[in-house]
Amino acid sequence: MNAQALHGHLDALLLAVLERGALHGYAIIEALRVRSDGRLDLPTGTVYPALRRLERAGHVVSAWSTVNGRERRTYELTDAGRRALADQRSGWREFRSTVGRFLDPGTTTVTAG
Amino acid sequence: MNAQALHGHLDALLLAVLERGALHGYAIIEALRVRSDGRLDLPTGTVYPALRRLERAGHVVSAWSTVNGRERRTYELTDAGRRALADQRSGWREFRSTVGRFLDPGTTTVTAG
DNA sequence: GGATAACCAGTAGCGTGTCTACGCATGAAC
DNA sequence: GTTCATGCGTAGACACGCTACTGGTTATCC
Repeated sequence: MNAQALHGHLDALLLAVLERGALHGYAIIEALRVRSDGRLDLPTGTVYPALRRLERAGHVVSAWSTVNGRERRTYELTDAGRRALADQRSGWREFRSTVGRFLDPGTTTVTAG
Repeated sequence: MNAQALHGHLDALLLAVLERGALHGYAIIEALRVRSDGRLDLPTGTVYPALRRLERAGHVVSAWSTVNGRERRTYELTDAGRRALADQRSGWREFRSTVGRFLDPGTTTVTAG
């Protein structure tokens, strides 16, 4: 599965990963891959711009740190980011149930009337 | 909720609506609105091009019919469309469970390690 | 020493898909 | 004759993720 399908849910995923603690971009990509059992393997060209977007929106803040002479930009959730994540979660639930009505069989109606 | 969030799932929704029987474009929009309790109210500029796409892909076929001097283009699922819908359904399930790992609380891990 | 891989950040340009905003037509209601 | 619901359709804008690239450090293998 690629992030194309995610479209509009990527930000929520990023926020959710950062909910457990601050991470740098590369580690975020790793976390998404590991926690999804390899299903989400997002290219840097997808994640880095998305993180910049989130920072512009005030949902995360970033700070540079140098580890073994390597520059790493670590991202952390803001309070606004936490609120945004909560919103995204309820949005996701609504989305999931709405689409599910049509794509998940035997949930509400169906039964071939 | 708008179709922006659907991005990539709209085709599946259209196919799912047509699964119950042939409909014309306007009626498809209605069906989506009714069956989603008003949550999906898609503009014609979204649906008509999507139907054309589906027809180009061979997932639906269309036929003109005249009702009360009004031209209506009725869409119907093809066999390939049914197979595509089945694929979309399993894709949706995978998508749903993958994203759910991050956005649905208490599903797999969590428990604040 | 040189090649290759894993680590780490970032941008430019493209493609896809949905949205906004139109145009055009019929029939019914007022 | 104006307005509304029905019905089809397109053009252009826009957002977002993808591909492909640049650039740098540390470690490993030959």
